[in-house]
Amino acid sequence: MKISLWNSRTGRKETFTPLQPERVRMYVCGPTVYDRAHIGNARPVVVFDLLFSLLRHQYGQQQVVYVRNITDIDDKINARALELNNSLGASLLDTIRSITDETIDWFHEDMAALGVLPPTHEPRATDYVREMVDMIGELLARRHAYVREGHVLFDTRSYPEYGSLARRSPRDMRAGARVEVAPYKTSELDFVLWKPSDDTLPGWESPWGRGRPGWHIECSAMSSRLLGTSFDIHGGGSDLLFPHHENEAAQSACAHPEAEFARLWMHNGMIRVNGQKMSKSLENFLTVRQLLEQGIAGETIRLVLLGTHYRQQLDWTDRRVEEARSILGEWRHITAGIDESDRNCHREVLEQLADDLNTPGAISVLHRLAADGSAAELKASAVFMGLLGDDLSDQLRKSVMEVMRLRDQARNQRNFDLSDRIRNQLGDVGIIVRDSKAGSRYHFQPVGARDAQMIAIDTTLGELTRMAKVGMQH
RNA sequence: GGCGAGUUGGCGGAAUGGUUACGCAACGGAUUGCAAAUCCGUCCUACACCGGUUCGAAUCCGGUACUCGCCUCCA
Repeated sequence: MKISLWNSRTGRKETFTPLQPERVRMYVCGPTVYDRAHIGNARPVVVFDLLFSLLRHQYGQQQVVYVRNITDIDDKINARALELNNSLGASLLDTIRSITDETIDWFHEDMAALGVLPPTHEPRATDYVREMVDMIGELLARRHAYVREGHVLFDTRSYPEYGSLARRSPRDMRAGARVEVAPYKTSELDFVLWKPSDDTLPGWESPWGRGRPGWHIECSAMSSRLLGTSFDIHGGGSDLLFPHHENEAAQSACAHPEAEFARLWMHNGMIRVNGQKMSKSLENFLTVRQLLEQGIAGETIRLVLLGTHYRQQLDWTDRRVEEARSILGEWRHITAGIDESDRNCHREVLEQLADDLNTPGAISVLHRLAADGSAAELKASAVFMGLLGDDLSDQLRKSVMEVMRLRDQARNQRNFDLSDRIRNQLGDVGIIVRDSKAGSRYHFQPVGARDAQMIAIDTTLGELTRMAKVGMQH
């Protein structure tokens, strides 16, 4: 199967061919860990998770190396640590470590709820400072960087290709720049590779004094260490194209002139909320955790994210969430009790995904499988896309069957008051019961965070069993 | 100001020259202990606007309007 992907560097859809036939290498910019992940952070994670699955399907489970970094050196993290430290009195680095450790745990929890698989490597910037220092040294030696007032800056004028990734010329960019230019920069486009840290900030020793790396060098150092100086795909949000990715590409090209760095660049579109840009001031910043706590299932969030092509801007609305929930409910109903383990993802679904990750197209194939009653194929394909994965444990399933049996008795006795209460309460915790002449059936539908739902189901089943037994005696 | 993306039925959203995609919602009817589902029907021949190419255009070309993103260490 041919895989085509849109390359933002060339502005064209290209047939994907890995540099090494048996080893596909992908790097995606991961989160800066200072707060809960919002749906904008989640989008690239979900999109490239799906691409990861597709590539592994095509090239082999062990043949794809996927690196998604964690930025744990950042001034926002420092600011939060300083704030906390004033009340705790702990050492700054310890505080930073505990903040970032906790935030990383949150991130993993939230992404797992969205059905995201772990990447092959998840490097933390703090573990690669040595590599960054080496790379900065290399750039200085090759005269692509200069030292000024304790800072090391990349000299954009030393690299004529600067701007080629984002396809814009340095001259045009100056016209409307809103940036206040630091006085030590030779050119306003130059950017920091290393900056000095005072005693209130985390720092590492370097030939240029105690300091910390700039953001862009983090990704360059981690990717070249884990993937090599040339690799296949580099992904991230479209807002990173300039300056972050442009700078990464420039640094890497100048430090390793023999290599080509990333061959294919992919950028996902931004998320808006009810037609507005997400921002703290508008109070429309939606975190994955908030949505889960509102009872929106992870797979519902995932389906909303995949319902729009990844390059397109996506407007997050309650209506779309409701639509996704409704679709998943139907698919859950169709696939209840179906064992799909001997099936693979449907060929046409794969073909849609292979066409620059056409997820809306793939979803429409899923709809057709649902309409045709191909339950096992629907489930296998949905699972491939990270949907319909979670199910009840065998133990809970048994308890549900017992309650369903008691409810049948109640219905046979025309005790509709009792049977309706059971149906409603089960429905509240995500066990959806439908009655027909052929008998009653149920299906499981995830609601919010899985752990909380499982506890709620367990409790409700216990209550209903007691209630049914008592109710039946009268 | 520069660069880029986009504008498809009530909503979401595919489809790069030639069959009413598809989904969700809403409304009416059938069915049902009730709910949901199901079935039939309706909104539904939709593609921002103007012009061109073509036997034929949502799709190609030219222009216009509008929306959005980036040019700030934002996913």
